[in-house]
Amino acid sequence: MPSYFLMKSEPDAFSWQQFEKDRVTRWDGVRNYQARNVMQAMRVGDEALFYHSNEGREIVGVMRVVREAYPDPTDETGKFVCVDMEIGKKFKRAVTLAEIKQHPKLQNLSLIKQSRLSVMPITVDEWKILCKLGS
DNA sequence: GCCAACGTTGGC
DNA sequence: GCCAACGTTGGC
Repeated sequence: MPSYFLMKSEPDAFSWQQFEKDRVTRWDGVRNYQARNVMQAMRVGDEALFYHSNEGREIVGVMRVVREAYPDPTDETGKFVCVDMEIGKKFKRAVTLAEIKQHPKLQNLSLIKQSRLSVMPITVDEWKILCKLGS
């Protein structure tokens, strides 16, 4: 049984469009301990939703862990880690933050409760609901 | 170890 | 562009 996650990226820094060209990306630059701990729990084959923060504010597709946590080469302090993600299916329609906020079963998402957290676990139920909304 | 100052994220 | 929330830093 894979675990499920949600990861944010500002489209200005790294967008789904860019991801479609790269196919696999190093998810680096995370500088938050809580997010780091979440990334360290990720296993190859786990799945994650790709969320566009700031511009868009919507979930645009899914992706999969292809390399587990290793030291982030962009972090000179050596404290933080990154993972490698491979692009998966694009949502047929993006699921907006506004819509998530209105959904009664999605009120416990860290996306809402902890708006600054950029990498978070989600439950299998939340995963299913979000994927359905995106189909 | 406390806490004020400061920096960052991200929604609006 | 503003600002609330929250994480980090550094003086004491």
